[in-house]
Amino acid sequence: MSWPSNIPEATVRRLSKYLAALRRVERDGVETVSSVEIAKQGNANAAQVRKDLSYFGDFGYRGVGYKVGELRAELMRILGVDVERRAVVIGAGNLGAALIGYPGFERRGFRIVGLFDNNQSKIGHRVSGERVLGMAQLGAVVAKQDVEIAVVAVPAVAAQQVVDALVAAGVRSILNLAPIETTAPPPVIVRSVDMTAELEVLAFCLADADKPLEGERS
Amino acid sequence: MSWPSNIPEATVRRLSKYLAALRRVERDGVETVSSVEIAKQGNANAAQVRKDLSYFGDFGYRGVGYKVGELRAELMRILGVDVERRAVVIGAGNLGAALIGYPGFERRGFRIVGLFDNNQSKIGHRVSGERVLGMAQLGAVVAKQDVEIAVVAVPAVAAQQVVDALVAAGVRSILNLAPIETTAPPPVIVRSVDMTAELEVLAFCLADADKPLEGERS
DNA sequence: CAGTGTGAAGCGCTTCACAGCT
DNA sequence: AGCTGTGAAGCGCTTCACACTG
Repeated sequence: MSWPSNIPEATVRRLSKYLAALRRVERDGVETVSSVEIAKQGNANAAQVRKDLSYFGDFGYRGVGYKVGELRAELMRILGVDVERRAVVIGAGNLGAALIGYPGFERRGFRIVGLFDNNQSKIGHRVSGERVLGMAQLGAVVAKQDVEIAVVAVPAVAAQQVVDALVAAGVRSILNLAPIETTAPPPVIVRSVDMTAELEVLAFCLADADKPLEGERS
Repeated sequence: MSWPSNIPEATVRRLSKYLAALRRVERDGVETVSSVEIAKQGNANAAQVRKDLSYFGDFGYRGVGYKVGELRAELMRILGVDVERRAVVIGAGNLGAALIGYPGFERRGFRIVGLFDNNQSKIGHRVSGERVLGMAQLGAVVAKQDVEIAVVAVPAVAAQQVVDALVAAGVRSILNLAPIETTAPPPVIVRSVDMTAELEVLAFCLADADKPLEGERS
């Protein structure tokens, strides 16, 4: 019910991986897994799987392993995806449309209950089947539908003001997909995924491999 | 030209942040910045900015700071975005369309030279203005256009086989957006961005806040 | 035995604090 | 005086190794 509050973020991210792996093997009818097998699926280390799980309780059976369905249920509870979480998407551009059209969110317990944009030419129209609402209606939707999560899919220049609006509307956690750092006052949580940054990390690895060979380039 | 090969990944990701910050202040006409100011933009620590940069050389002027244009150019060189990198996108669904339509990639030196899909009803048609090619043409395009990077935007079940095809085609680094772990043999690099996992981390934080209050829920 | 749970050791990133330039 | 560059200390995550259990 409550666990040491110092859970490493890396651990939580791995729990999500373990959960995905468990859903897969459960679909295949497997009933028991060892930490070694879980580790293989997420290319991690078996000792780490056990240590990660041990933060939250003793879920395994010594000499046997873990019961798939049981551990999956525990992980869902720990990750907080055992209850449906309502989410809104801000930004009805290409990325927003992609998010709305992606079935994986609903499948994992995230129900998208609103798509917002501040572009008058989009408001009222449908994008990926979802009616676009104006930002003026954000507060009402968040309150009425008990929205906890928002996904920000707007251009960098608008990102911070959208985050501010979300905080004002009462959203408690935000996933920012704009390529700029945004901040929100506690207890609101903001996590950012910056795909351009990821590409730059890839480019760094390429450059690292190039440089020793320096001198060509047609 | 060459640097200690043990650069922490976290450092590289921050370099990308610093570069973004430098581009912003350069646009505003600022010519000199201190490590403290760079740190503020990426909510990091000034000592860390200096340590990160010091892996690659001495770019600062003691008592003064860093010259914005100069440091931006150095970071572009270090990150390998001083030369144009050709990329392909696999998957012409909503997400692929969003990637093709996103101007931020070109702006940062990533040129998308091909959009691929294996769905016959899509091949030959245009998505976000780009003609969709069949997977059979992947090898030819990669070779002819010297493609180094691929972005995988296909469903989870297809992700690993797409990665395999990319490796066979000669792509050197892959950004996987499918919500499943994929692997490729060295020296090919795969990085994954899993938005459903990020949402689950957010949900964990929400659950963490909920649990102490347990007992309600209408 | 096979496989979990876990204290302790190992290791790498972060932060500090200050010497060294300009 | 101001700010960089950096050894050294601090700290937290990862890995090891083994006691323990069914």
